[in-house]
Amino acid sequence: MSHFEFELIKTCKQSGARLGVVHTPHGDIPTPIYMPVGTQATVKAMTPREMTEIGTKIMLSNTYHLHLRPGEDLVKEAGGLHKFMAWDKPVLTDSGGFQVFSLSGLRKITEEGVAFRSHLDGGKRFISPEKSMEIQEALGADIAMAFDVCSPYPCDHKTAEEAMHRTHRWAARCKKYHTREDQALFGIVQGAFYDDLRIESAKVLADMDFPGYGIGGLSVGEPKPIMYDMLEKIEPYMPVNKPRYLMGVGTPDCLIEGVLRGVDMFDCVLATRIARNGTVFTRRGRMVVKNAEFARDFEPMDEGCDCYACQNFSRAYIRHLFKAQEITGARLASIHNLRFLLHMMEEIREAILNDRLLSYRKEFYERYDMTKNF
RNA sequence: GGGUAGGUUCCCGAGUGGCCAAAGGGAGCAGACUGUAAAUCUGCCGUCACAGACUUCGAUGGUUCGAAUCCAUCCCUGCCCA
Repeated sequence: MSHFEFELIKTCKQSGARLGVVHTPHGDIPTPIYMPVGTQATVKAMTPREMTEIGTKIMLSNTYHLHLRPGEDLVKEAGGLHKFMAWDKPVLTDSGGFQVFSLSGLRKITEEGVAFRSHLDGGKRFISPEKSMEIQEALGADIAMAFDVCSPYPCDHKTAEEAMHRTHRWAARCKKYHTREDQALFGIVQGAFYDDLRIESAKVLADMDFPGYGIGGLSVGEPKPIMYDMLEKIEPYMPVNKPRYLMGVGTPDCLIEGVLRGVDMFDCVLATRIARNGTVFTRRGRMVVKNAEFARDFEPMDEGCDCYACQNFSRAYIRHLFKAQEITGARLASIHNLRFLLHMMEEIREAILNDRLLSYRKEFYERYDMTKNF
């Protein structure tokens, strides 16, 4: 099994964006990349076969959720996460740090770790940096994430600073406790929306020499320009030879803007979530395909898309499936939305290779209706 | 033909004198969704010049300050008996 390694292949002469490859024990990942999210060891509504078919290179899963159910012991007994979910390509597990944020009503943070109430049965749980490492090593993903503290938006400077410092201390504990050689551990930059904190966080973590870095605490409700600004602020302090993973981002425009600001990896639940709720990405902007206006529209969802859904089915048909609550509607929309982002990243890599990412961005915005965005 | 139960806003279905434009559900329409407590959640859902007004609860007429609710007649359904 090959070791984890990031290889920077080139930077776009027009934009400075990075093109690279992440080598992992389960295969190579071209970057920039979009990673579909399979929180509970499955991308909702999708099979691994379909994931491969649409061009997925790496999938996410989640420490907190798999810890609660079915439990990392069971996954380990099954032969590890890859085998359990029948996905032999790379996997990244999030640490549970985001659940500390999103399940804020059910937990209490101390220096030692986070006391949770399980959202499933209300039972008491405790996850520390060490525990997160233990769980993630048992799950056996190719990339594990440090257990961090994600602060909300807005957030006062003092609170953000405390969360950041705790994230740093926890990152050190994660690194110290993490042993699995065939699993890369990424640190996570925090610092909310303060230049000084973000820069400090980037520096501190860079000094800790992780094999890769998450950029956390963004896209938590702040305006996009603020997020872009944070990315620009930290970019000079991020190690050049390490992959940078902007956590939780995923609208079409954010992917482009992120890549232009030096991001190599993205993940986002948006694609699959809105798909299940009847909305799809298109080159012209968001389309709520379940809406009445598409009842007699027999065109594919997105003209020019090469996905199975667009190649075979009309908007009218997919709308019908949604109205009839047929599960295939959610599946086809999921296939499309994931393929849309994966395809877009393929185009972005191609554009970088050809030193024309700025041109690509211009072309994107020319046909993309920003009033139909996210 | 006799008896009996009923006819409520798109559908089902509450409501039996004022707090009723009328519960609840469904359907319909729209919105939200960015490291997934989400096949979820929220809003609208008689009409309009809409903090108000107007028209509705099978039809018509009546009682009453006031009716979807009471009375009379008629029309129409379901069930039972002939």
